[in-house]
Amino acid sequence: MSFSITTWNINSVRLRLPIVQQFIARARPDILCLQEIKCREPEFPFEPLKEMGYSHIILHGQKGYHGVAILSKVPLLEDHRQDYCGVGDARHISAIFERGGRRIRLHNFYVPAGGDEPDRGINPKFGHKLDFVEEMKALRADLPGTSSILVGDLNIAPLEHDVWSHRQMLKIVSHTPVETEGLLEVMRQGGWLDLMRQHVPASEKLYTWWSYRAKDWEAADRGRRLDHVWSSSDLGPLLESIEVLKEARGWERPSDHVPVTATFRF
DNA sequence: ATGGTGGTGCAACCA
Repeated sequence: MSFSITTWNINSVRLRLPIVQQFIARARPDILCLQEIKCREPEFPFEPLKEMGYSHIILHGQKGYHGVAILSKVPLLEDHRQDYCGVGDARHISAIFERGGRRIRLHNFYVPAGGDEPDRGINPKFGHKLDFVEEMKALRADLPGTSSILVGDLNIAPLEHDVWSHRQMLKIVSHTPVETEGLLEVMRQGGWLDLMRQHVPASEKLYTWWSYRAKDWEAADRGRRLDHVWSSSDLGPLLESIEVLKEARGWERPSDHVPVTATFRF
């Protein structure tokens, strides 16, 4: 049996409900994790998504900004919303699902983008991002009796070929050394596997986001890998495939991020 | 070096 989990920064779930439905009709993931839903719980379009088979929906919403949701075909247990940095932002939600005799905690993150200036002395948003990443270092992938999967828009492209030009991006927020080293340290300390890079070698370019500001995003192809799928070490051998649906960037009224789907053998 | 586009929700902020 296969089991698939998609992560997608949707940049307003209400505005983009039609392409969420288009994606679901095509990919039919067992679990869909969304970021930047940009609404509170009362405004979330529960009914049309439940009708597509996602009877279990949990979310951490916020008016106008941020917001994360997990839509699932299987029950979600022991849900939790962590307030990173204690600022009241809706940037994390997690829950446990059970599959093939395993208990798996699924974390869905929306890490702060961090503003334009990569200097916490003059840009508090960059400081907030670094503090957020620091706090993520406490996350352990391997817990007694529970496996883990972490997905989301982490707003950092950690490896050289996660950006179109490593050299030209070194002072650009999302690829500065303090961020990329911080994120790699979150992975190392927590015992997390980078499943996208388990599937696609680190020597190949791999992007999940293309700016809205490019004249022709596809021709320029100046992408970044900002969206990630991580797991505890026990799930690594069970990964069947990773699909980055690049064509979704060209859909009607697209998000600037595309869906990333991990399929497991369990 | 600069400005480019798109979201929320009606001005300014965020990405």
